Amino acid sequence: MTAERTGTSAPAGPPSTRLRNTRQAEALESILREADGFRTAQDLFAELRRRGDRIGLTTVYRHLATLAEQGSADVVHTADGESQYRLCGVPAGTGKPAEDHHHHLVCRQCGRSVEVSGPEVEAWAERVAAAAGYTEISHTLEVFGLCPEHSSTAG
Amino acid sequence: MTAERTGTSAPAGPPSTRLRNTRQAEALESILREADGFRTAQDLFAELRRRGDRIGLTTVYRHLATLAEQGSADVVHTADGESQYRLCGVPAGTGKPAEDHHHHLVCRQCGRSVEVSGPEVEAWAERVAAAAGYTEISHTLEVFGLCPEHSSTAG
DNA sequence: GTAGCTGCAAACAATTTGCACACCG
DNA sequence: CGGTGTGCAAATTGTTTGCAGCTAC
Repeated sequence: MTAERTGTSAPAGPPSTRLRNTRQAEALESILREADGFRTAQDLFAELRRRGDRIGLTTVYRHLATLAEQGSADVVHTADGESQYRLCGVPAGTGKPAEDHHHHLVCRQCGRSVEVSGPEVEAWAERVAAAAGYTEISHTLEVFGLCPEHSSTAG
Repeated sequence: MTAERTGTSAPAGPPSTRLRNTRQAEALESILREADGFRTAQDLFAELRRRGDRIGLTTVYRHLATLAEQGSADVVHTADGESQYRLCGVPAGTGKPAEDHHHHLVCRQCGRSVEVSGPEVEAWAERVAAAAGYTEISHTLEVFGLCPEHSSTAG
């Protein structure tokens, strides 16, 4: 599974995403923090370049993959098949990062997202799976909608 | 670059799978019926060819898109980003196709799937969305696991 | 000084599209 | 005979990989 917890007590240090602390890696994490919601790798890359950061698309993809692999970032796939990333763990690391399985409510317009946890959904998935005799259940749930600011209240 | 969608002139016709009854269309539907679970377009295409049917990849994609568009087929996206298709509605069309929103429990091994409906999940999605002030909610839920035949009960 | 990090460009795979022709009706 | 479904191959697009140089440590 993905519940890898090596450190007992999280030090107040920076996230060891990679062995070396490079400017590119920091720039990427920085922009990921600024982003309110999910962004595509291409989008992140473009914005990084716009900010004047010298970084390559390859590096963006590589860091994104690393972040996702270690659970520091969430990945959702749009209907287009594009991968959208977003920092997931708690940056300040005061307590515990998102160790729990949760999902996201993503705005179709701005990509702004809200983390939501649905224990009942998990339970439901387990139940229907068990009813069908399926084991080793995993699920992907993505909720899309329009955030308050982009909701067209006036018809 | 940007996703420019120019094809907006879609003739609003009746829910016909295809205008003409061609051998290729029948072959595709036939193999879709045989398939117990979700299959990728490439896979479907390969099997069609294996059976001796003369059909092009393009045609497979086109029919799959049509079927999905009219709701006769379901589409799920694997983590790889590949699109998997499966006949969803009632083939003979005697009653009514799956007009209701439902999800699938797909086997990781054989792709065999079971249709499941989770009214509570729908309700949950609506609720958390409303709580966050989101509107026009839509969601994608895919449950993966191992079917009874592929479950490794004996460790 | 080394080794991991970076980045350009080519490789890659899935999917779409243009265009000419065959086939359905 | 007409229109459109078909199919090949090229174009597109998002992502990965090879390799040579740079940089952090």
